[in-house]
Amino acid sequence: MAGLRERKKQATRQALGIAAMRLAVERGLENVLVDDIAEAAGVSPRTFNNYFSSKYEAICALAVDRALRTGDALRARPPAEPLWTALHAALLAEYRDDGGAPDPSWTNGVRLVTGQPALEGEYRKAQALMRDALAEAIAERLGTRPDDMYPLIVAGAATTATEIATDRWLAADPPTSIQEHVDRALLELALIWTRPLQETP
Amino acid sequence: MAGLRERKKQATRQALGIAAMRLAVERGLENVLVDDIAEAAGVSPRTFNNYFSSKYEAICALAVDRALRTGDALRARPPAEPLWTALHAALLAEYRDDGGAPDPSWTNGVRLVTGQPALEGEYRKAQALMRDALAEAIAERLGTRPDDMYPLIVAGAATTATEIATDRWLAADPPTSIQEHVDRALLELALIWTRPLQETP
DNA sequence: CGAATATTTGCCTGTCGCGCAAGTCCTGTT
DNA sequence: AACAGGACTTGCGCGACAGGCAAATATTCG
Repeated sequence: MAGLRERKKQATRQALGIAAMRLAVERGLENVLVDDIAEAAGVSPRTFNNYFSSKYEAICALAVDRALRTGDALRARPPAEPLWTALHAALLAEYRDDGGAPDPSWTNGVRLVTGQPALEGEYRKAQALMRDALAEAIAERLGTRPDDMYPLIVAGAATTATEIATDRWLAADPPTSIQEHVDRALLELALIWTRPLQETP
Repeated sequence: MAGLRERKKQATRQALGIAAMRLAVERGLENVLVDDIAEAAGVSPRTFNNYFSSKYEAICALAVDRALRTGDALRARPPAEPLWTALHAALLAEYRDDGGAPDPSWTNGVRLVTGQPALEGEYRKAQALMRDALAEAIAERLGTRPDDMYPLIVAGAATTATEIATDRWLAADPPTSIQEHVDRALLELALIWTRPLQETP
C-alpha cells in the first residue's frame, strides 16, 4: 500500500482542488485568491504553489483526475470485450452514481470550467489528457504498433463526443441526467463512423 | 476595404506575436519579459496587454492565425469537391510554400510551442480553434443540421492527424518536409476511418 | 532511536494583468 | 479643410502572483 507520505500528498492535492472549485463556484472566479484556497484547504499559501502553478490549474484538478480515472476505467474492462463496448462502459462509469437528478454543485462546476475563458487552457489540457489516457488504454487493449494512429483517433473522437454531450447536457432545459446525453452522443459516434469521408451524407 | 485603423491594429497584433515568438526562440521562454516583446514590437508595455493577456498567448498568436486560415482555406475549396479532397488540400495549403528544406526558425517555433509545458494551455486552445474552424466550414459545405456531430468529429480527427504529423516531423531524423508527414497521416486517417470500431484489427 | 530524505512554511523579489485617466490618432461629417 | 466624436495608446499605480531560497517540521528506514 502507499505510505503515509504519499497519501497525505494526495489528500492535500485533493483538498486544494476541491476548495478551489467550491470557492470559485460560490464567489465567482475572480473573487477567489490563492490565499483563500490555501486557507480553505488548511495549508500555507506557499504550499499551494508546490501543488499547482495557478489557481486555474487547481480548479481543473478535478477534471484531470477524472481524465485519469476514465483511462483506468477502460483498462479495467475485460480484455475480451469488444473495444466499443468497453469504451462505452468506461465513459459512462464516471457518471454512474448520479441516478436521476444531477447534483447542482457538480453542474455549476462544469458550467464554470466550460464557461470561463480564463479556464479554457486548463480545460483543454484536461481534455487532451483524457484523450491520451484513453488512447494508451486502447493501444494496450488492441496491441497496436506504437505508430498506429488508430487509438488516438478513436480516443479523440470519443472525447469530442463526450464534450458535445456535456454541452448539450448543460443546455438541456429542463435538466436531464448526463448519462443520457453521453450515451446518445456515443451512439451517434458509432453511426458517424460508418459514414464515408468522401461524400456529402 | 478595411480602414487604416483596423489595418494598424492587425499589424500591431502581428508584430507582437512575431516578436514574442522570435524572442522566445532566441533567448528561451523564461528569459523574455513582456516589456521586451513590447519594445521589439515598438509599442508600450501597457499596449501589449490590450492585445494579449499573457506572453504565452502572444507566442501562440501565430498558431491561432494559422488555425483560422486553415478554416478559410477549406471554405475556399470548390463546393463541388468531395469533402476529403477539400480537407486534404486545405490542411496542406498551410505548408505549401516551404518546398524542401524546412525553415529552421519555423521548426524551432513549433518545437517551442509543443515542447514547453507553460505553453500547453495556449497550444491546446489553438488546436481546439482549428478543430472548430474546420468543423464550421465542413458543416457549411455539407449543409448538415446544427446538432449533427459529424463535422466536429471529422474535424477533430483531421486535427489530431496533423498533430501526430507534427510530432513525427519534429522527431524525424534526418529532417524532412512537413507536408510529407501531413499527407501520410491524412492517408492513414482515411484508412482508419474504414476500420470498424468494434473489434481488434 | 537516529540519520537520511521529503515536505511545509515564511520571506522576498521580479513579474504580471489590468483599472483608470489623460493624451494621441483615425473617421465621417459638414 | 476643419471639427466633433470615438477609438486606440500610454503612463501610473496597485493588488496579485510564481517561484527561489533556506529554516523548520514531518516521515521513512536502518
